[in-house]
Amino acid sequence: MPDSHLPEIRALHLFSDMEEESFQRLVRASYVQNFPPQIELISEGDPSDFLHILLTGSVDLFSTWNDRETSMATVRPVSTFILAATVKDAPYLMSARTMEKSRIMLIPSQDVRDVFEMDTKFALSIVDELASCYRGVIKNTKDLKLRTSLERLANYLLRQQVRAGGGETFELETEKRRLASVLGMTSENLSRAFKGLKPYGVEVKGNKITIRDQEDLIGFAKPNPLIDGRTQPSTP
Amino acid sequence: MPDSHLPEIRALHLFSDMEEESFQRLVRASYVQNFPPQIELISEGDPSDFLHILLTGSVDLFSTWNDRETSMATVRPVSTFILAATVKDAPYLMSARTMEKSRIMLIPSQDVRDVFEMDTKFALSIVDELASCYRGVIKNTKDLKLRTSLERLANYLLRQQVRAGGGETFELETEKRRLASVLGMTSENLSRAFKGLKPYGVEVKGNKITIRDQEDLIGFAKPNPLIDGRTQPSTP
DNA sequence: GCATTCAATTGATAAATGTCAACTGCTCGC
DNA sequence: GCGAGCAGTTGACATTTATCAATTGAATGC
Repeated sequence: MPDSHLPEIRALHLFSDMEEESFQRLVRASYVQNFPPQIELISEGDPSDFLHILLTGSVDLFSTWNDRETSMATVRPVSTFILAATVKDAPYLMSARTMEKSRIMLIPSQDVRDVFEMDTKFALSIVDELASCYRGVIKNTKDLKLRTSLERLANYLLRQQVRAGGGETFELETEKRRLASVLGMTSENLSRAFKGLKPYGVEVKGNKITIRDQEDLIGFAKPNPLIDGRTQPSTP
Repeated sequence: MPDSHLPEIRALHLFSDMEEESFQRLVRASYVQNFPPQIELISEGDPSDFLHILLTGSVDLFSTWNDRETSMATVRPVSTFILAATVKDAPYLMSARTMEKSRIMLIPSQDVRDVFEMDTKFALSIVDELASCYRGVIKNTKDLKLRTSLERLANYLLRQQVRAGGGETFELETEKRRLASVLGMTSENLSRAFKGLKPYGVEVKGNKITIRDQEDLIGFAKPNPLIDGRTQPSTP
């Protein structure tokens, strides 16, 4: 199923090195679909039938237990998600829902597994991708276990500032309640945490954040490349 | 460097499928070393020069930030650790120290990377291993974000019971303060958490645990295969 | 056997975080 | 323009967790 996003997909580092023939096989087997907002694409526990590639829109990966829910990550275009479940042929550990209208490419997991057994370069890309993802989750665990929620927020803001170009003022690209969940706290606590960062020069107006004194905030947040370092790969 | 542990290493699923020639190359390049207890083998941030394989003893993987420290995992024989850093040729995200006298095999990371580019079966095993590890960390994140410390302890005990053979009484194979750190809490809190599980039939005597009424504890802990499911691979 | 040492426990207290309810303020549709 | 709906905020309070200090208890060395 051809799609105008093909060059972009081919450029993902997961696919950029593979043989053209293998890539074509994946593309032929796949299909592309549009989803409305708030659709649950995947439920944890389901068999992993497809590797998903988000072409446009955004997707929330979340997990539930005992009537509680937590947001694990946000997927943004163009990137793949649930790669690990696909290669293991194991049930999804996370659920996924569209946050907005989204266009998604679905590649049958069996084809992915078949191809990576034949195409060494593809296998190597998968190794690289999985290793990146693993390291990303380890960093997240360190963030959760070693920092208070105030510290997590401070470091999040500094990372976000960089991603947004480094200007004094930038936008959160996430709803605050989702951000709270990602950071492992409640909305109420996040709201108070923003207040708690005011002494360090953080000003909040809607989803616009201004960091008046970056040095000061860094002094509090103590960012560390082994936790906050940029390794934002596509999420498997 | 030949070693009596070679058959065991060969049997690790990371190495079991690879070509004999590739395996021999790794073995020739590697060396085996004994370490006393409490030796820091690896410091986070260091370049990842070697893939480590724990032959005997035990190793604690931990991380630090801002004078705080947390235990991320315990490695037990025979298994590899810090595979992800090795394949990415990136700095270690965790430190490692021996908990007791340990025998460790070290394979130069460069050789691992060279071999996995040539030996497809080895590459596929690495994919499998990394995917397992990734899923393991995701489960851990869900445990941390969705459960209170009392719930984490309850589920830990149930998992441990299974690993120990399923009997009513079994032993913790971890020092309590390390267990506390692994579960993301303080020693004091762990001590009180054990008390908090008494109403559910948990009895503690030193490092011997007895679960009088498993049904009752399960009712409280609500274990879930997507969090507690057995996927204990060697830790990369 | 006894003193030393250190993990583990306990109590008292403080800090962090969650819960519940009420309220604010904005957006969106009519 | 107005009101419904909803994310976000605030306050009061409860719960969870950490901290600090003191004590217990078990293992170890001499």
